[in-house]
Amino acid sequence: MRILVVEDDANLNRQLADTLKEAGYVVDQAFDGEEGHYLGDSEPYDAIILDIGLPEMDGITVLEKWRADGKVMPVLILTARDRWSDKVAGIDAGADDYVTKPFHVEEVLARIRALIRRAAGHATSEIVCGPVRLDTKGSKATMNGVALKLTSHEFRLLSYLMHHMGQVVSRTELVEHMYDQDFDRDSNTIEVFVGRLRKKIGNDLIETVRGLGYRMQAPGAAGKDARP
Amino acid sequence: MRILVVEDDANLNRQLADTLKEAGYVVDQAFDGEEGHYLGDSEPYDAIILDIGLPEMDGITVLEKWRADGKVMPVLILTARDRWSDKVAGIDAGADDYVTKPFHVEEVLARIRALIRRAAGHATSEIVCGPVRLDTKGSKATMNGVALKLTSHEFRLLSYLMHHMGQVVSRTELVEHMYDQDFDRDSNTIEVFVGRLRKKIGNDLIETVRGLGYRMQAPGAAGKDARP
DNA sequence: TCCTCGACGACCAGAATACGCATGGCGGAA
DNA sequence: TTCCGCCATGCGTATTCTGGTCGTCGAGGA
Repeated sequence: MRILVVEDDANLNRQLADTLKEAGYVVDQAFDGEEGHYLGDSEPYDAIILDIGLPEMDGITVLEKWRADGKVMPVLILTARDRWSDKVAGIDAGADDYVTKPFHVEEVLARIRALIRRAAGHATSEIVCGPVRLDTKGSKATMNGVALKLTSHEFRLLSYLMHHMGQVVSRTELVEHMYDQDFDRDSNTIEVFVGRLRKKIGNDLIETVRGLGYRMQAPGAAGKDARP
Repeated sequence: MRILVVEDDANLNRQLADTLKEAGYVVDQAFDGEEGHYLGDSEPYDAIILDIGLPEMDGITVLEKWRADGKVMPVLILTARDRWSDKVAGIDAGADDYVTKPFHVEEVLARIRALIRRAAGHATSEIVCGPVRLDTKGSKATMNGVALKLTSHEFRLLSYLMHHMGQVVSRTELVEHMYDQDFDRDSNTIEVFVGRLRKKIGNDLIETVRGLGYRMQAPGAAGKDARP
């Protein structure tokens, strides 16, 4: 999961980025509206944290531009506590959520988790796929109740696949969400990680769709109709 | 749009309900956790406003029960400002949003609007043609409920045909959409793939219009000829 | 009305290719 | 040092393309 933090306060920005990285996210940072807008426009983020008061370009403007361009990624805005009109403006501009400053970092984390899982269509913080259970809250995964020992990349891969369960996820999509900018696309890293992950959770859960990518699904879930 | 308000403070409950009704929503009210849970479980609401501090059954518990039952409607929780841990717990329990008391009613309204609009975006993208069902998001196709095993070209072909259901699609059109650039037009690959696809989904669905191309249509929908 | 001819599409099967996977080695970070 | 992540290579196989042949449709003439 790849996240962009747009915040001009260098300290706060770093603090957020560190916390997010610690929680297993890939984080890009921007320190003014211009830069933030450019990055958000050109890179595929799973969520964006956006401060309202920014130099160069106001946060609301940045957000409006994204939405006008058809970008739909979840955006969490940061506002000052006493400016509740900002919140309404932000929400009407297309923000998915907000947090008022000063805030607890855990709260931002919880909201980011919620936004991401909501964007994927999941209601709760646990995603289950057959015997595998992903705890987005604790960044842990278990299989049949026992904890899986995964490296950070393996976990990111599993996490992205489970957040997009049932969908075919292309190799490039995976690369873009597991790494920050510029990564050599001409390598078979993803295949290697898929191989290792399969070795740990079994071959049945991750199906490879030749020419398209990978799809995660519970083995018995064939023919599951969207509307029973 | 139908909304449930679960709030034990009778005044606040009425105030919320009135505002919502004024905004054009249909509103049900509950005054304790038990009642709220029952209503939310049995009636199809488009959104729910849920207080955390409730008699009979705690708001978090109510929410967890709904989510455990597979209910996915958007839920907005109300928390006291100083109980930030409640927010985190609520979000992780599956809340889609929260508002801290005391709040401005406009804000609640804006958030409800946002939740409903967001929930509407989760509609599954499915195209149905007779017994065949195409899940564009999951790159999957089923026939009478069982998954079709298609190669990527076959899937692309089926996808294009189903996206233009009822229309005659020319061979060149198909070539242009299934391949990147300059492809040798003097080959019969399309016919081969149509043949293969027919072998998998039956001959009735893809009709060949001699000299023009192919048309996909549900078998029962006959008689709708473009050319008498 | 029926027959014949030309054109178009369906089908088949072998060949070439692209694709995905496993393995082992290397360098860097913990 | 040990683990982790990255890269290069080679292999096996599914998938796709090619070329050919056969069947079918439609139109025009007898």
